[in-house]
Amino acid sequence: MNEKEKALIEAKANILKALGHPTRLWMAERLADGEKCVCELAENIDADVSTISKHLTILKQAGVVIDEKRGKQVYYRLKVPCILKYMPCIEEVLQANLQTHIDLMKE
Amino acid sequence: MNEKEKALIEAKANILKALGHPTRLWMAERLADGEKCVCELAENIDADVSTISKHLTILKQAGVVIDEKRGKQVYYRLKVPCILKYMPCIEEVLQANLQTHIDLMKE
DNA sequence: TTTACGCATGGTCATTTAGTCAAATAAACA
DNA sequence: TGTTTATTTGACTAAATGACCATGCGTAAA
Repeated sequence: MNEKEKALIEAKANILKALGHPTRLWMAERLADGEKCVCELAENIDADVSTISKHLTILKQAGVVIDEKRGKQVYYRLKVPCILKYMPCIEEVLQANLQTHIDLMKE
Repeated sequence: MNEKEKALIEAKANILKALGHPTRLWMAERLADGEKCVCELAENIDADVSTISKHLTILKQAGVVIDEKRGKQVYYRLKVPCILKYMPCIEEVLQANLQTHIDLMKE
């Protein structure tokens, strides 16, 4: 693996890592139907606003979302919408994992 | 967010998290063209075999890969192949990030 | 021009992660 | 049987992560 390949794989892994946290994944999914301000995203999460804000910063740095300040509020939206197209496959993995458990029980 | 939704989002995030490490993502991509033993996967990675083995355990626990022992060797393969179908979108994010940098330079 | 609001940032702490080395296990071979 | 090979596991350490609280900062309303 040369330097270029290494840099590419690190960049890709970083995006997946950004989505690999329940709070961040949940917020990304929330943004599927349009932009939301931090206060809206914070409504359904049991965590300090500062925590939410830091998670949003991570998503932003990974390039998953972009932000825009309007008045007192900051609005976030998905930068590349296809980011959520993956979820059916993720759910397929969950299904497969479940099946494995069932198979193990049968033995 | 109720308990059920919470559990689901955690399970999904866990899969993304498993792929969110350069070494693990690289190995998963390697497995796209068929199963490989640990020694084959270790060939191109500059890390202790025990480290590789631990990363494979994480991928296995997330349900991304399955393993099978044959003789002295343990072979790993992708459990749900669609897991790599996401990469074009991830690369699209990288492109978009790059474009953002270029735009910033222009200002 | 105070006051209140919405959000980001810095400090701190507990937990998790990723790595290494040494040792254990299990299969194949001499 | 004893040895080598392939892989996993345990002990340990350094670094990263995620959470909270307190504080700062810009904007809008009073």
